[in-house]
Amino acid sequence: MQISSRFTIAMHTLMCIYTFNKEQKITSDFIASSVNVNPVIIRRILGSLKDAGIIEVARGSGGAKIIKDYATFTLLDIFQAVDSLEEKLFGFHENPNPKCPVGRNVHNVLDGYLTSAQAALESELSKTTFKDITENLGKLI
Amino acid sequence: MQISSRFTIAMHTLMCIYTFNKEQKITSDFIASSVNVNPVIIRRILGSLKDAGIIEVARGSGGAKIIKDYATFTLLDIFQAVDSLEEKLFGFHENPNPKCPVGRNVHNVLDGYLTSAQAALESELSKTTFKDITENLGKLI
DNA sequence: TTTTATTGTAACCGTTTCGATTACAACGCC
DNA sequence: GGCGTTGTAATCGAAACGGTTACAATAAAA
Repeated sequence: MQISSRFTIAMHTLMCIYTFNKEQKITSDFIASSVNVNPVIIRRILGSLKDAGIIEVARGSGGAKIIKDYATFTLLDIFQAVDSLEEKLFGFHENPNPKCPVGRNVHNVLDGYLTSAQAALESELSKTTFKDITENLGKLI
Repeated sequence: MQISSRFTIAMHTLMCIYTFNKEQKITSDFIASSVNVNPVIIRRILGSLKDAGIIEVARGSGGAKIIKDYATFTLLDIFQAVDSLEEKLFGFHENPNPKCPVGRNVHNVLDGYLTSAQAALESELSKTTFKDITENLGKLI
């Protein structure tokens, strides 16, 4: 199964805040029109990014700002902020038969490999800071 | 979102075939009782592994066998056999606004990083052959 | 103070995916 | 022919997602 689009929407959201924050107030409606999804989806993601300490959102008056230094947070931080993958990446069948030698040991055999695979993914995501993203974006617009 | 348990069930299935194939005929019912899921789930996974050329399944008489050399297929092969992740790992919002400079470039900016992250995951999975798994399992049972 | 714009959140919907389950035709062996 | 097994269709309930409506809470402007 695919990882939900919340991650790429969050990236798009942060790129919008970065790009337009000097020109205008960045509301959920504004971001929603760039991402092309419902504003409530954006508000939920803004909430997650806020909880992660990456942005702050002005209630009432409106507008979102990035409060973390661009070089100090990575794609992994953003991913973990919006995707409740605190658990494991790989789902596991719940009740292998303990009376079977294989069922009894399937976790012992596999867990290490699954953990390593997830770590490889996360490590790669953590190599890219949001500053890298802004520089990349700057070349294009 | 989590990757479905099909992958770990497929691993468990192959470990069962490897462990018990000299003692008995390995039917979907037998595997199902070790994994503790419905036999139809196992048959569907056996079908995927068969399509991938990893096993063969005897229709009628019953029984599954591994036909690929243990050292020549990896966790990645098994993963790709059962998880229809031929597409991309990361879902993407479908219609970013082309009139917005960010919406117009979000794919250009992100695709490379997402591809690299997925490649890191797949590369790690491809480092472990099924032979490694059998050796690991052999130490435990 | 009233109005206006915005956020935060609850509630509900339709779609999709997953594993569970039933059912049964196709198949191969005894 | 009888039996056990596979392959597969069909259906189900649960869970996750994005979409959407609605509205109280909030802050600033009028």
